[in-house]
Amino acid sequence: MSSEASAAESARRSILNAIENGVFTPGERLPSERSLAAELRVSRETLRQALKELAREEVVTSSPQRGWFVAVNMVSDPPNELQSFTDMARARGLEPTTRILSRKRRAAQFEEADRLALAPASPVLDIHRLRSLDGVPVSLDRTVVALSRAPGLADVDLTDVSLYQTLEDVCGVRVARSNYSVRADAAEDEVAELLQLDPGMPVLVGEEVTFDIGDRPILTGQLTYRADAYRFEATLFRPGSRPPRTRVADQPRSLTDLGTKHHD
Amino acid sequence: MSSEASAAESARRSILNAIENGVFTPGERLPSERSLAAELRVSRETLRQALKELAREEVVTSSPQRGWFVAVNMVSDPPNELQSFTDMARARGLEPTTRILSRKRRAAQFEEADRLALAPASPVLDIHRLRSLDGVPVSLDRTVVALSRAPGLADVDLTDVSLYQTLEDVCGVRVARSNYSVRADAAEDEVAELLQLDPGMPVLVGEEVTFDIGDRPILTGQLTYRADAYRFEATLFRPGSRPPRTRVADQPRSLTDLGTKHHD
DNA sequence: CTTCGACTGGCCTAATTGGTCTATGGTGGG
DNA sequence: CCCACCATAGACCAATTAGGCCAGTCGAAG
Repeated sequence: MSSEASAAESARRSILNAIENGVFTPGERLPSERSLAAELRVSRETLRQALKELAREEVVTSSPQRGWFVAVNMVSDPPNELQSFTDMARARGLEPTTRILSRKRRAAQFEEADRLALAPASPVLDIHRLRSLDGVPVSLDRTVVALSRAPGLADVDLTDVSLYQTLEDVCGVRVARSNYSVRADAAEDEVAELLQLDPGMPVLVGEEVTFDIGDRPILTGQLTYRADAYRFEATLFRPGSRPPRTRVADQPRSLTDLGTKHHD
Repeated sequence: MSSEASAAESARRSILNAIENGVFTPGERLPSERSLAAELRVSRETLRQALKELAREEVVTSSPQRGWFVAVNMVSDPPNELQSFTDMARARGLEPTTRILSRKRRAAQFEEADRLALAPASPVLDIHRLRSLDGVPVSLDRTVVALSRAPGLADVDLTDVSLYQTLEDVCGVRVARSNYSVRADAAEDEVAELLQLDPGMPVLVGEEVTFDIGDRPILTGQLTYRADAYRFEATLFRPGSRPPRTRVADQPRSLTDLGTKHHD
């Protein structure tokens, strides 16, 4: 018995987490109660209870027949932002293009099923993509999506669209966070050719497992970048010194609160 | 018939068997206690004992009023924790050793002073270290510490000790966070020799700027890892990627505002 | 402008669930 | 014989679920 928390409480935590991590931004309307309940795998009444509690905490407000809204006085400033390739490219003024090298539906391999917490041999969608910026090949992506958690994805054309956006719009799955691990490697022959490198040249290999707001793993991927085209950035925290991410109202409001400072 | 085993124990075995044979898949909800008890021909209380035991073994978890679920064995460990080389090595049961290649006090170069928010030519401590695990060279560290913010550091022997720990114990500086950027590169001749690699082989290069709890930059460093000896891990969060159509104006109006909605 | 239909939150009920407790009975060892 | 131990059967509770119905909102079609 590891849960130890009521369904309503854990739903509340999930929503709060999503807000604090920027999945839902201040002022934004939340998904409808019915779809949110489905995403969090909780009944609608329980979800409403969580929302009512969050409303009492002034984290969200409800507008009858319109929806639930994230309060404007929430600050969401995630330390490490997860940005899709498409978004990243556009933000830099570059034109992202994607060539789909292969795309097939198959059974999950053991390790994939393990990482995605799936039953062995569950159906997954295996996508190979070559991504370019302004026509220059930059990264080779291999993505494995759990089809049981992304219904309808198998029927969508994924050329030049954001996978995250598609997951949200088509499958009703909201990406919340991603566990990333990065290492250096030497380019294999096949990879080198696709990235227009000489074999043996260094590449940056990222491996990810991506979770939805209910903390279910949705996809796992392996991204191979040209070393000269990508850097990975993150902020690490010393245990116990994480910055608080809370409401504006919780920040010091009086000057006397700020008075304790050590100068040197 | 029931040979040697208590009712609870045999019920436990039955359930465990079913899970291992894939009758119940990870994350799936088990049948209700009442129907499971009937199926296994034991009383509900006995069934609960079996389930509690399985919960203790983390095979199964309970969610009150919702059901029992097959545990999903996720290793969702790696948040963005800043761990020193020494700590990391010890946690893995490896013996960390450090060879100091050079260590000198000098004036900060322009770029270093910039990164550390120091006055130009402020005194810094420049340390080159070769770090090994169980005798195998793993990483080449070049660290530049602002001496004005780490008083007393110049007089300490840094062989085989944690720099972070020394900063705290000797200088009273508590490390809080670190901005990291990671890229792949090919090993230069000199680096390759120290890391016992062939020139041109891939290495992982990390660049950091580390801050104390007062958000003052303390040190900046460049860490060069053997590709096969190190992975970088982090958790990324998804920011809101909402199209601009939802904004503050779409928020629920206060009651006094409601009357004006048709007048614009 | 009106109409209409899809969708929303608000509210309600009935049924089911795990959590807890008590009474009962059988079994085997002093 | 009694007693300790175990399993059973049942009852009750609060949390949760699944479902339906309503009135209000919104946007597109007319």
